[in-house]
Amino acid sequence: MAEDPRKRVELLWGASERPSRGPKPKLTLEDIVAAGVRVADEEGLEALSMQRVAKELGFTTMSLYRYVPSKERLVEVMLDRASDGPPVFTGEVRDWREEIEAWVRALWAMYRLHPWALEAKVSAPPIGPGQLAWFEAALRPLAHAGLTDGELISTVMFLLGAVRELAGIAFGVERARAQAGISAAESEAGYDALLREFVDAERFPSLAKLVSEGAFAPSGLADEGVDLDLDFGVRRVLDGIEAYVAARRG
Amino acid sequence: MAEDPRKRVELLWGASERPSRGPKPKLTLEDIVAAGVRVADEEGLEALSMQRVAKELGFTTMSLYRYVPSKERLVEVMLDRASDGPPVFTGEVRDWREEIEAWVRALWAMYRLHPWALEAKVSAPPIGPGQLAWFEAALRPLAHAGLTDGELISTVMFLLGAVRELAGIAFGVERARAQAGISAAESEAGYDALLREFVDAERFPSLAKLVSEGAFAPSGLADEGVDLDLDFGVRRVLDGIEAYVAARRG
DNA sequence: CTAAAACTGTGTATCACTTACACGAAATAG
DNA sequence: CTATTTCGTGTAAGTGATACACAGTTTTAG
Repeated sequence: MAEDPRKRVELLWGASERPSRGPKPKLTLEDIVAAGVRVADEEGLEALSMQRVAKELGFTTMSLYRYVPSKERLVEVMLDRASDGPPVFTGEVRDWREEIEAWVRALWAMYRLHPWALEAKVSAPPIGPGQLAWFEAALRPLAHAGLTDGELISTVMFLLGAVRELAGIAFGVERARAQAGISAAESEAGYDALLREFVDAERFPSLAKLVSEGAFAPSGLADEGVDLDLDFGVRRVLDGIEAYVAARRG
Repeated sequence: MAEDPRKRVELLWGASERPSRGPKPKLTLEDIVAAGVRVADEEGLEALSMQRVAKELGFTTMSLYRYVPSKERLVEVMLDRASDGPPVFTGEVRDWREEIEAWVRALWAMYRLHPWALEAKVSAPPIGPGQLAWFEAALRPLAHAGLTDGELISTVMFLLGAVRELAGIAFGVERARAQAGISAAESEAGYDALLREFVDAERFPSLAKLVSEGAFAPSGLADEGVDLDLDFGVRRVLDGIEAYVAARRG
């Protein structure tokens, strides 16, 4: 029941010594993880089974368990590996706001590449190399904003969370409508219609006002709805940080 | 494959007419959902199976399928019902910032009550009555901030996302350490130690700086770590909105 | 050298779970 | 009344995770 956290970290960081005896392994953890990511990328997390991954590699299901203690653990490593490769900026930070916005866009793009990463639950702070790389990438520019250490950490966590959740909704909707074979505009219209049908002014007065004003009506920007939510939110966070730091200095 | 979105919404809103023929149903959708929520609250989402819910009610597994098309759908309704009951303020909005912060705390509390709600993936905008109630509750105070309709929606989505994700991490960590039987301080110390071991200054310079400065060292506030991240982030968003609105009016 | 020890990939089996299907009982329409 | 519809149930199929023991492989102690 109580999973050894050490083992977990070792798996994530590839820090296990090869035993000296016994036959040479024909697989590696990274082979398995890569195969898993491939399957998940192409067929979704639902299609990911130990048997599916094993077939992908041409081995038996049970062979995987020599490298990975459980499917859950495998997915954990997959998550870390998929999130590897944030944009690496070097040199001086010119415009920290600009770089943070670029970081957000890059994170968004990563989730677009690996949408299954949004289906797996996250229940731990970043501990693997891939996730810490994203942390680092945000920290670099943000360190120029004038925050304390604790505030820096809070901000990064907050941004990581917001991006992930909004990406989850955005790609979820996208997938649903792709499956249903309707356009983005039709999908938005459907949402608008749903709200118009069920949101009554007595129970949901503020919402009803928005609905009646057409705030949920399909815009020309159909495909970018949630994307825009994110941009707006991120900019407000950055504004807020500037105002906060200015006030403290003031 | 292509699930009928209408059926989905009907289930969520309880909008289906009772057929006139046949025996009277001995169960209701809400009975089943309530039993599901009970199980999930006490034993987690993992323990939630159709058989477990059926046993809870004293019926056979298959009887549930007369009321719910699939387990996935059941969880969807459970999610909506669990998130019912946001704080209802009436009368004038006195201090919109204060009310938003109270709303965030209430949302946090709801997730604490139903932590399994954080394990289920969310892949759609709010469509059920419970989730829309939360939307409404945020909208009411926020409408006094001076934002456009679109900006209002973006802000609420952004906040919903951030709270959810940070709650997911916070309660995930909490659960893990409860299982491992260690204190919050020990858990924080473990994280700090992990970072100290693996974060090298070459690969993660900014992070390494924070680590060496003790930014991840256990604080006296141990139990409130992520909670604090959220507070800070939310306040920055609100600051940012004020600054943004002021600048536009400016 | 050789035998024991450690480790590999495999085959088999178990257990838990979702869900399809058909049956007999119950309720209503006409 | 009787035909129809819907209810709860029993049975069974299909999928998936993973425990366990086995046979072959490699290393090392002596």
